[in-house]
Amino acid sequence: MPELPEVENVKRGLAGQVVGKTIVGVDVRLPRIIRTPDDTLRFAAELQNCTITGISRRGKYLLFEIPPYTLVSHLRMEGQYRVAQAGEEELPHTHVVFRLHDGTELRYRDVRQFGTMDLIDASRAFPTGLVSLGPEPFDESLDSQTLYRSLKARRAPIKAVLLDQSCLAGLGNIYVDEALFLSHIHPERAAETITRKQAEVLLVAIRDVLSRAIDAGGSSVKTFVNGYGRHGGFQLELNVYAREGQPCRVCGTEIRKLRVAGRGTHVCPTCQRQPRKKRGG
DNA sequence: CATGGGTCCTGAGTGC
DNA sequence: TGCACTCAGGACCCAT
Repeated sequence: MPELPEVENVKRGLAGQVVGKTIVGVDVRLPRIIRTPDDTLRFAAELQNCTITGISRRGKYLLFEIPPYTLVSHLRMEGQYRVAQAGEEELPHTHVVFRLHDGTELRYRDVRQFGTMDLIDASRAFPTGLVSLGPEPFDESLDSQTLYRSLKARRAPIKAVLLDQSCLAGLGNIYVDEALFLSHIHPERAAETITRKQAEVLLVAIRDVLSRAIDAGGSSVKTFVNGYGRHGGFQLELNVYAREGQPCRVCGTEIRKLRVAGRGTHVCPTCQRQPRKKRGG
């Protein structure tokens, strides 16, 4: 599942392959992927003869700069981009194809069909998820005091709050579990009970795990590949995620899996002390 | 407003 | 072997 490190790697991989190229045609095979505009024929028509001038990332969103538009793309669970020669056989589940002037194609495929694309210009509102996004984890103006105050306002489990993109942008199930492990914080801890010191440790851990994952090319637990179709390597360095039943790399205790905020959640019961149960629990 | 549960979707895994 | 069933989860929608 592409989170910030995976999307960052997709961005870097695609940048060298499609920036500077002009779109000569767009084929939309699965209209549900295109959220904006409603009319997918218009989506294709408006992009025709536009040039991709840059690619950036905000949280888990990929932003293609295609003046006068921005194409906002979210990979959700299993969205993938590939660049191929026109005529080269397509992989299954290819839903959107951008034909480029040099005979290559930018192809979007997505087994689960959860991914979305919004074509935005000055006259259209940005997709809600993008406007309500919290700060980037590596934003220099983000300090632990800001994170502390955000957490203090929420009674939900810390895991649920960290998954909430309006609190902090870019974390998903893998890196939330990993950051909480590194911080010795149990995922069921109510966010409001996190101390200033713990918020400081947590922010360091979030930045540490994300930057190492970016450097390793992201995590390919199931299906992730970057813009060149290559797997990442960070799955080998995970401490808790997808390691149920295996020994903790720090203390040897068996990693356990539980459900928090409706998500599979991995903890070391020794390194991450459980919060005190409520009365009657 | 904050919170939590249901929903979208397909393939992999499980049990009989 | 085959079939029914469960599970995986990011963001959105909706009820409380």
